[in-house]
Amino acid sequence: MNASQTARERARAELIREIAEIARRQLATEGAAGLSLRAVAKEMGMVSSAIYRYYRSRDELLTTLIIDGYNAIGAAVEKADAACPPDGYPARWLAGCQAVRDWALAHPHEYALVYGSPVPGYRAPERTIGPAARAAAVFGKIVSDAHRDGALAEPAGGPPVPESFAPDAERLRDAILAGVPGATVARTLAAWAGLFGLVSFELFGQFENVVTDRDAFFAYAASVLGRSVGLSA
Amino acid sequence: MNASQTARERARAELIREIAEIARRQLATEGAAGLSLRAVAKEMGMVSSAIYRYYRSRDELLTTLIIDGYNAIGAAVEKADAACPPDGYPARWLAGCQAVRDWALAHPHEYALVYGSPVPGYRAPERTIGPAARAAAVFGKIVSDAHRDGALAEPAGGPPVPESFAPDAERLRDAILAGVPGATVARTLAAWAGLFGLVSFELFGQFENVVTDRDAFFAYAASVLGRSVGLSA
DNA sequence: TGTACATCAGTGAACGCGCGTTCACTGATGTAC
DNA sequence: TGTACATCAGTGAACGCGCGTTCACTGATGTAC
Repeated sequence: MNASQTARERARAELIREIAEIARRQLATEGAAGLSLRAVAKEMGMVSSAIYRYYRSRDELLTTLIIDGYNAIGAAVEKADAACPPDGYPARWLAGCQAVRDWALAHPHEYALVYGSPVPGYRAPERTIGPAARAAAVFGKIVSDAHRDGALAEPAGGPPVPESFAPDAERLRDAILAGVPGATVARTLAAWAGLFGLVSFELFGQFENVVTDRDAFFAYAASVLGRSVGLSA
Repeated sequence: MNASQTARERARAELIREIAEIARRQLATEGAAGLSLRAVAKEMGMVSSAIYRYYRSRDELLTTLIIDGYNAIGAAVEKADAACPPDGYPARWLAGCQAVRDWALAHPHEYALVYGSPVPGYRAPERTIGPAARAAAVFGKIVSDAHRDGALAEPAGGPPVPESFAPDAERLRDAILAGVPGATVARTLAAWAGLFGLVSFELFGQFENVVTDRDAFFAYAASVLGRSVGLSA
């Protein structure tokens, strides 16, 4: 029967989901290195070998978590952006940055898994690339929207963009930064990296005894990043 | 005898150093999570329990490595800065940034240990704070030197520095940014975090399939950071 | 509708591994008189 | 200078733990005729 076949398949899909969810919860408390198939199995009420019906290996489970992490950040940024008036570009930029930070603070270990030091012995497969770009795409859209509407200050007086960056800029324009000039592409990319520097520093303890009011400082620094791209309030 | 006593003590100090060195080499190939006392002992030609004559625990060894890492980065940045003409502030800034990146590319796992995701189960003790500031102090000196000589453009038109940052700015001024105005302190700190965002992104694979000529892009981005602080060539 | 067969989920034992840390011990090196 | 004693370095065995993965297996669920 088709109906019962899908019943089994649905149960299967549900278990695959549930395993990932438990793994994610375990990741949240133990960190990536402490994630073990055996512990997940125990919490599922299964014997450890049963997990292999659903994931080929520990690495495959990790890959799932990484992809989910990218998607969760991407969704958070999309949502924050969508909640802004579409022509408030600096506000959209700031909201996007804050969404990244809020998500990171709420899910520190997932953030570390995705943007922190690579997990030893794990090599990310190709299929993590797409989801990785999801959050970036939102920032790209904000910048290119601003540019389209003439709301973007062209970077003037800065250092010259290296010629070797031209093909990269072209690729980024095609993907997420439609129509944006090369210097702005380069600055957006640098700001994008800078954003994660801020978040990582805060999360990984480098602001300990340095920055007290981190909400306020982050908002300031994120605005500075927006300005460096050409978005000024 | 005093001479023979110091002989033993010197042998001891030497072994403490040698253990740390082997551990560092192991860290370099395996990563922090793969660092094990047993493996270090084996490479030392000792039995695993003998390590405990020299380090109270694995965590203490880790702490040593972290402190050494901070000091190594600090020394690299100091050296790069010292090699520049003292009044070439943007060049000094760029050289400092490049020293951080070069060191990180040469010692990726040590960099990850120090600036990456925290090692699970490890809590950094207070005595890592001093060495952590060493590299930062160089950048602080570059900025405050430039300010003293009137070579620093005051940030104008950016977002207002949050009031809550004032005490932090005061503390940073006292420590490493003598005389520098609040907005510049805030921007220096943000640029400092941004620098590590760039390096981490490159090292942790986020620039894969995005940036091709990473040397050139980094130099560009580091200059942009310098400009954001007020250093323009 | 009923039966023979195939597919699948989950079990339980095992393999082989490595880990940090403790502890009682043996020798060697240094110290005090 | 010689001897009794204390300190220290390093050993070897053990504790108790957890890990990923394989494999032959038992039942249950679905499928084909």
